[in-house]
Amino acid sequence: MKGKATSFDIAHRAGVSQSTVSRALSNSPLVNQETRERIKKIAQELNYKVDKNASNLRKQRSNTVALLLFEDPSTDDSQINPFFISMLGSITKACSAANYDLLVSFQNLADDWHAEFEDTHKADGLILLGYGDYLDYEAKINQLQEQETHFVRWGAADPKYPGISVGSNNFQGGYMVTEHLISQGRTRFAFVGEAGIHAPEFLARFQGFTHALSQADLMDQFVGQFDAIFTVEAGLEAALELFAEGECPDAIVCASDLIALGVIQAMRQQGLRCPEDIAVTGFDNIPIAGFVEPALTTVQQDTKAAGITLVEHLLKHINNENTSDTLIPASLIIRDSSKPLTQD
Amino acid sequence: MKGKATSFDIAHRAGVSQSTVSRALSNSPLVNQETRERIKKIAQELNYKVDKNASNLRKQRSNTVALLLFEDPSTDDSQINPFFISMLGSITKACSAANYDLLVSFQNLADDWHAEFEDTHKADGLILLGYGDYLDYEAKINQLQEQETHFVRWGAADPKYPGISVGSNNFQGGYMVTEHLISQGRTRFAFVGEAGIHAPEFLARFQGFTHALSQADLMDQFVGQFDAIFTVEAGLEAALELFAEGECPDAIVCASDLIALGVIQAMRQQGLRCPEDIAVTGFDNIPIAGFVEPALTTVQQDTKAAGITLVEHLLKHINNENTSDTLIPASLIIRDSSKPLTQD
DNA sequence: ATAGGCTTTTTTAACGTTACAAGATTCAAT
DNA sequence: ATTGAATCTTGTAACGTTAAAAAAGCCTAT
Repeated sequence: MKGKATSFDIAHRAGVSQSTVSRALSNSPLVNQETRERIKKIAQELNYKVDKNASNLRKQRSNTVALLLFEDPSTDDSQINPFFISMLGSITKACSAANYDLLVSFQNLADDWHAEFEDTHKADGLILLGYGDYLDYEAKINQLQEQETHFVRWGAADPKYPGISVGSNNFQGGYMVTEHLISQGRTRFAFVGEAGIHAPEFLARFQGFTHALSQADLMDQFVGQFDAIFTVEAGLEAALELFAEGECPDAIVCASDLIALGVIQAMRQQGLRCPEDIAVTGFDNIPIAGFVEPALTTVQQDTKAAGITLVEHLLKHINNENTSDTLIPASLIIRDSSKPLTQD
Repeated sequence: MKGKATSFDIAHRAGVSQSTVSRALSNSPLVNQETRERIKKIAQELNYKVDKNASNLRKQRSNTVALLLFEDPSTDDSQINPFFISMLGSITKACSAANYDLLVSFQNLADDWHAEFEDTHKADGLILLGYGDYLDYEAKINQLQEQETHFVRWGAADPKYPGISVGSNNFQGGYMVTEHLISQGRTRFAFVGEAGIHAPEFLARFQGFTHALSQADLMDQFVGQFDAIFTVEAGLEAALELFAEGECPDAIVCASDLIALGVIQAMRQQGLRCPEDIAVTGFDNIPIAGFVEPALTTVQQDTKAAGITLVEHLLKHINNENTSDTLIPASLIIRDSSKPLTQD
């Protein structure tokens, strides 16, 4: 047997027509049980596999989903946001559970990804996974919608963008961790993390934070919000700035774990202890969070549910079923960095 | 215009045959410059994209590479080895630079991945990216080879497995970091990390380590090698075991950064300072390595070169050009955890 | 026996491309 | 004018599958 076996080869050996083979292998009820088994046996012997290109071409379906990762262009390969990775893992698994293949592509602004995948029939739909805002991509997202491309977007629902979105409930996460700190006796809060239009996730966390503060009547002791993007360096610098301003909080809520690590680093430089002097919390529960000193209290996004939901919604969309925007609840991981305030 | 435009639609509008359209768009020299331009213009107007399924079927080429990630089944999504992520990023980029798409799949033993991709013509070749040994997959790798599937394997060359391999020079990395510690005045070494058949990368690092020690005539002061898989917990436990044995080293070379973080954690529990009492080094340069206390001296694998090389070799293999196994040099990142021994 | 209704199979026609052989056209050289 | 080459274009045949229509068997009820 040279080359790969085709359905004709099987048909020939089984003494039936090629289309019977096709139907037998796709478990159509229109084929006799006995012949189906005979055909399947021969198919296995010949190590036959359906040619996806031919099949997809005929069916006009690829059973493939394309995952488009929008990364911050400034970061290098080793700096990919750990949260993305986790999402990548769960999306992969959700796809394979649904019997879909996954095409992965890191995108940047320049590419014409908005057409590349579904238009060429390489994929039946797209998952857009980006961090921060999608402002730069607004035009292209609109174009996707116009072209009737099937896609879901990771992030909070936003009237600015068309299409379905799935995201973590960052507001609730921010609220929850702040409430926890309040219950531990903290009263003078600061927030570190950019909280503007370019970082909608961080903004929602910040809004949850302030909501908890005002509910507890602690807004008058609010020290302030300090910008920081999602890196350790940024957290460190923002914290130094905070300390330079003089007014010292007893709790710092950070918009991400990496920022929190930077803040703790800065505290160490200033001779401040965590959690004795200042409690610090993160967001994301990155792998390292439990092993730093002190172990970091943080908010965990449910990436497993997120991946499953993204895929589920996309497939529904592909099949023209109705779906709606979804927010996935986050959960609190309590560790040492938020220990109760000691009395001195 | 309903549905997607086909090359026939363009041919019709341009008043030429469909095959001329195909050739015009693929920049064949057999088509007149003026008609080519006319055709291209119409194609753009109609937002035409070549149907990949039809194209691939005809060409018997998919211009797609499948990346198979073999993960440790015990780890959950958020625990994916950071090194893999980095590789994933660089492989994605290398693929897109070569104009190939990338299918990603997390595999485990049960799946019949060995046939799924190339046999179905979804991909032209496979990249096998696993950690540790491939023992469990030996039968399937052999089958790949028999089926004449195109693949490259990440890892050290190993006569046990057929096919091309690309890997980091772990021996050189282990040697280099140990030599550095020796030059800093350290003499009593320990190694933490499993160094057996199931962890060939770690084993090579360990062999580089012992090579450096014996070259410097320090083997008689070698404290010992302590098993640990690639997690923080494992590092912590191994270090506690080490300290329990009594004989205290002044330098601990770890097989990975996560292990090193565990070791430092254990030292802290024992009241030992790093680097004052014991220098500690890692391996991988994970994102956090520069920001822990103390900043970790480590060995960086060149993931960018690795991704490019993997893809390059695979594509050569696909095109029946010759390639050979390749080892990629690693580089030393010197930080605080390996500071010179202070005299007290 | 035979028409009608099952079940099963075959025939035929796409799906949208690319490759190859063959047919036009042009244009310079005889 | 006619040939020959060079340039450009077209028609046709795959690639391997699935889906629908058509046909063939076979059984049962008249």
